[in-house]
Amino acid sequence: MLSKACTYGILASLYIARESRKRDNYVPIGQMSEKLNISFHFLTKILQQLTSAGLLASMKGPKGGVRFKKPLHEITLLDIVIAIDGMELFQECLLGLPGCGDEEPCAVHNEWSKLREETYVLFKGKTLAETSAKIEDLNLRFALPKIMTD
Amino acid sequence: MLSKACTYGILASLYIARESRKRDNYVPIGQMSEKLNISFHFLTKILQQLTSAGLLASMKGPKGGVRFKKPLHEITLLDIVIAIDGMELFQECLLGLPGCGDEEPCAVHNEWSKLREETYVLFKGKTLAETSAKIEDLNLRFALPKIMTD
DNA sequence: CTCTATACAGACTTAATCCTCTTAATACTC
DNA sequence: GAGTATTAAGAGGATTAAGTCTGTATAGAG
Ligand code: FES
Ligand code: FES
Repeated sequence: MLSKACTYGILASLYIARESRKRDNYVPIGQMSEKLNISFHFLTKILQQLTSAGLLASMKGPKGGVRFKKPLHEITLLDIVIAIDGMELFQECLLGLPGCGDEEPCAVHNEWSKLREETYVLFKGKTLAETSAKIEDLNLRFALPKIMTD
Repeated sequence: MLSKACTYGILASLYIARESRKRDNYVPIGQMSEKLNISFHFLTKILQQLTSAGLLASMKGPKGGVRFKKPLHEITLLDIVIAIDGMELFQECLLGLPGCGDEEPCAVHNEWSKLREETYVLFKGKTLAETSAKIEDLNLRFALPKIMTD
């Protein structure tokens, strides 16, 4: 469904959102990668995608890190998904046939395009502000488990 | 969403279904791979999965090939998907967190588990008999385009 | 019995994704 | 200005998915 990079990007975004709601600082990637148990270098690359997509602002040096450029209620999970995985997910034929569309549908096009659209709406409806607040209120998890290497 | 092997498996199943409705022969994989423009060897491997899953019966030698063991209205696209890609698709957390379930939900679990279930129902509701008939009636496409190598 | 058409099995290659490492560049602190 | 904490950039390794090839087994046809 989503690439690993994309799920990591979403988890990181939720983390950044949570930190931003506490204090308006740049969030360092090193700290984030420890809390989320995501490889630092990999996470860095993913967040660079969000930066070059214009979603994040980054700052080097001490007290540096990343933060969102727009207010959290104006950014949705869809923005993150599109920045990392692109729009293909919401356009592709379930059976892998080229040129998915109503003109030349496949056997499952009607049903699939509907579900696909609902997935789109699901992501679009999740702002970072709301989602982050919901996580805090209900104490939901959003970090990967620590991997024990013994 | 689905692996390539899985989409090929579905397309091949629809082809076998169509041929079976015409005459009750074994369908040779070579012919199938030409019509669908899928690599013969790759398709062979995929169909072997369906055979060892008990969905297909195969016959070697001239006039050999594969055919479905059960009547077409008793086989659904879900059977194909599960035989090739397994159940993971219908069980995994959208954000990649382990142990998706109502007990320890993530921020999108409610919505996603619903959509996921609908996808399951979509596949489950598509029998080969119906789907194949629909393709014939509406003249829907179900083969990959021929790749020109010039 | 021999020949041919087919599925079966498994090794191998290629390509994509996932992840790591090294070397910059930059901004703050003293 | 020197030192340090951070991101940026890109090379490269590891793992998995996708696809190819070669050979073997088996069933039917003559
Ligand atoms: S053509 Fe297959 S889902 Fe649209
Ligand atoms: S826990 Fe994330 S979708 Fe179920």
